[in-house]
Amino acid sequence: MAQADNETIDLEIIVQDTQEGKKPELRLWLRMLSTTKLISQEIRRRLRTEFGATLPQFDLLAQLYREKDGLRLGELSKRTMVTNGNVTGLVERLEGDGLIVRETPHGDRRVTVAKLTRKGEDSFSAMAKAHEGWLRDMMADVEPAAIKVLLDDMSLVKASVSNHLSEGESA
Amino acid sequence: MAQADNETIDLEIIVQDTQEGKKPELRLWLRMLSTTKLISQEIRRRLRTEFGATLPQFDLLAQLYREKDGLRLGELSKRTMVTNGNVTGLVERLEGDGLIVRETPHGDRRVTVAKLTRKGEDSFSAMAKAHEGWLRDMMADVEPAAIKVLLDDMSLVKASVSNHLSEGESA
DNA sequence: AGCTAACATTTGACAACTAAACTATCGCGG
DNA sequence: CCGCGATAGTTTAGTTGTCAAATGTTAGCT
Repeated sequence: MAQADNETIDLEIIVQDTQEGKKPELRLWLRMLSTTKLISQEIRRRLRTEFGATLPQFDLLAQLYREKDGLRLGELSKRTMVTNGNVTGLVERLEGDGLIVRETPHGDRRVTVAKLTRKGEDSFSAMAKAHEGWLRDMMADVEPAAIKVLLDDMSLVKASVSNHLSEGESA
Repeated sequence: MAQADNETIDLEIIVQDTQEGKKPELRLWLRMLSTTKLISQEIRRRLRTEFGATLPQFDLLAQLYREKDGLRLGELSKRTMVTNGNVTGLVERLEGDGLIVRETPHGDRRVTVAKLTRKGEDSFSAMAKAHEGWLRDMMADVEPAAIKVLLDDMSLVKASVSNHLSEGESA
């Protein structure tokens, strides 16, 4: 089939990853990136069509779901790895949808705490259940042993990267 | 001084990944996602401060660098996993910066081919060199053996995901 | 030729995202 | 108390990203 299809991103080659003589670190990065993009796009598409939600919204809700007392926006920013400014907009939209509420504690008027509403909890738990299933399906062909290895090795990568971020970090 | 800058994303906990009783597939996904975000942010920051470029621009240039004859926008879209509409804007900006040029072949006026300019080649090769070094640095603590394993297992994941995308895929 | 289906890219409306500037508070030392 | 420097969030400007619909173009059919 010489189909040119469009959508559906052709599975064959998708994205570079040109083996060539590149350094292993670079190849690993390209592979991680394309794999992650592929999964993200699929999850995004399903969240959108099945729940009318976006991935970052889902991520944010997930954090609040586990902290029934709510979280300050700064904390949400760190946990979701999203910048402060972005959290503001994200929270605004979710509040508009009635999934969360914002409130300022009495002690310190600088802070804003976001917390799930009843509706938010219900919505999220439905999404979470589906989400977990999608992941299992997508990784169905990967053996449990390989997943375990990946889990550990990925931690090594994350730790190494964390230790070599540009200046600053602090000690 | 006063840095604070940014902070730096605290290395300790960074992002969820709450081990808890979650399914391995889900944990792996969360870990891949946070690790990828971490690396992307670092590369983005460096590309910006050292070269005034963005990551998607770098990706796009990388594709053109290997195809001296240029690529059609649709092909670029597939390879970079970026939507068509987005490629249009990306190409416009890069053309504005003088790194690439757009031209329409005589045979078929529906298509637009983007190709690197001399300046684009020079810029990209400098960035690519630095980029490779950043990756090596970031992954410095990961043993070559682990990288090799990751490379292979990641392929398995990618293949599995590709085979289980929602409807449609080909046949 | 005239029609229509398939293609390639652009446009438009939004959400997400970053970095940097700005606003409002809090808290501590003088 | 007052002021000054941290903190917490919001705003602003601009890029990236998605999808869906619109524009042009080409090619096949009759």
